[in-house]
Amino acid sequence: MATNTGFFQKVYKVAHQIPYGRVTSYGAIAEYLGSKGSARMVGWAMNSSKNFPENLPAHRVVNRNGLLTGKRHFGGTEVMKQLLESEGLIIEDDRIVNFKEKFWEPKQ
DNA sequence: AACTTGACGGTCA
DNA sequence: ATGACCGCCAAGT
Repeated sequence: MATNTGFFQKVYKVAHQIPYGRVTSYGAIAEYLGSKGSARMVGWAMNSSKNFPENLPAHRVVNRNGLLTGKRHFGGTEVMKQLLESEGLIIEDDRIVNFKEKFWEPKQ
């Protein structure tokens, strides 16, 4: 499967552009792609990230609340948290406290 | 081929 | 402020 359906490739490209120590939301990526409502697809694409290079910083993508909703997909529950904290982010109760500060949008 | 689920988000009640 | 429903598109069953 070439996976050139479009969405996956776009999501992959955007996610890969997320700089170190920064995070974004599924909705932001979806909106950037032009499909605001397809935020779920962004998450789906991440799930399929197994087909993508390991360079895909899926741990830097959280929901619009800054909540680590996809932590359970990282093979553990604290893996994602540890990764983000390691990048200078403050995680409290699975939520990024300084999410607003560290937020990064693909438009940049 | 059809129905259900899924890393979300926004609006309505 | 909290809860429920709908929309979006693709994949799994």
